Amino acid sequence: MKLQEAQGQFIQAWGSLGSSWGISKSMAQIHALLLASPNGLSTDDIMGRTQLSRGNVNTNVRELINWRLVRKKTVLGERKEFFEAIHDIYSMAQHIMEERKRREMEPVLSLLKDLKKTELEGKDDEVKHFQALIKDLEEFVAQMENLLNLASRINSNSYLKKMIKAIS
Amino acid sequence: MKLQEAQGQFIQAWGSLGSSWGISKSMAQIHALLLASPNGLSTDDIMGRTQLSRGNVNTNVRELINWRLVRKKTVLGERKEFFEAIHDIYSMAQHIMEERKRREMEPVLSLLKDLKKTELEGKDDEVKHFQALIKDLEEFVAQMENLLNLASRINSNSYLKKMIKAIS
DNA sequence: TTAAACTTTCAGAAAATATTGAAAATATAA
DNA sequence: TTATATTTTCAATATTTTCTGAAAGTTTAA
Repeated sequence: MKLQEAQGQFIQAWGSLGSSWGISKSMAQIHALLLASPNGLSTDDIMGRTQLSRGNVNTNVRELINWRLVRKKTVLGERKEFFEAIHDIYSMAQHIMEERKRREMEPVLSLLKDLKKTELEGKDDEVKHFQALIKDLEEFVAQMENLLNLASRINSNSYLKKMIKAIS
Repeated sequence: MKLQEAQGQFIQAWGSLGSSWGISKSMAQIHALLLASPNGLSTDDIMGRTQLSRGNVNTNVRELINWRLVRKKTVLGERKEFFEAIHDIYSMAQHIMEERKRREMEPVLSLLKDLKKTELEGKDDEVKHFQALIKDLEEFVAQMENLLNLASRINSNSYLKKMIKAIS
């Protein structure tokens, strides 16, 4: 199989995975293409390989930069900008998790915190149940944050890696 | 604050969290309502509290049942069906992770496996780079699966809970 | 049976989201 | 400067996803 064809399959698959995780298909495809490219690509390169419009590529590349998954790269003697993915999968994952935590978890956490300190009027058992739910969710989120911290440190620590395997 | 109002806020917030995680807003809202309700609700109860149509409620409740987040419940002397959420947050999370793994990760994993065993034609360094990417991703996914196994066993094991906190 | 209560389905409508492409803005070289 | 290359913006459009509601289907009670 030609390399290009294999990359194409990967790009498509990554794109559809992206959409089911709430990331736009284009953004995921561009990310996949850059992951698969060792050397940084220009906007036109990306347009050529993904068949997306200039505007779309521009917007999504900048979004990838916001997420810290991609970096601008200047090439000596070239006027164009080139873009290169962060190729280390663990730091990639860490950036994704941090960004989602910031964008999505924090609003929910702050609601939970507010609800927890509010006095509620209603049937006693229903109020109790609701308060228990809030408390359980907060605790769960805290626990998951510990786990994510752990996850982000796995790569640089092969002892951790082994330990997790052992207790899993 | 009235209990109903607090529940309403929770339902809305959960709904919007849901949509950014690739779950339909209605499904997430219904789930939130059932989590907040100690006693199981009928289709009409859910319609009343969420202002969603009968068809929408029916479809999404059945989807929640597929995900094993909700159970049917019959009440003595009542013809209607009632629906009750699984209230244990850790088993809830486990079901969500399993379902997503099955639906989304598996197709990608099987592509990665295929690509790994394919002979690729192309520039040597580009082929090498792509193969390294595939390998890294596979290894990463395996590592995350270990971590998820760990996560799903945290609740019933407070020793694990403490250990993770300690090493995080 | 029949009728009423309840559940399911699904075509079309609506809403949400993503994408295009051309014009405007900006940067660089000559 | 001026011309040219490159990037950015955003209104219009297209696509995808979700939701509605009424009709069809099913179950239960009498």
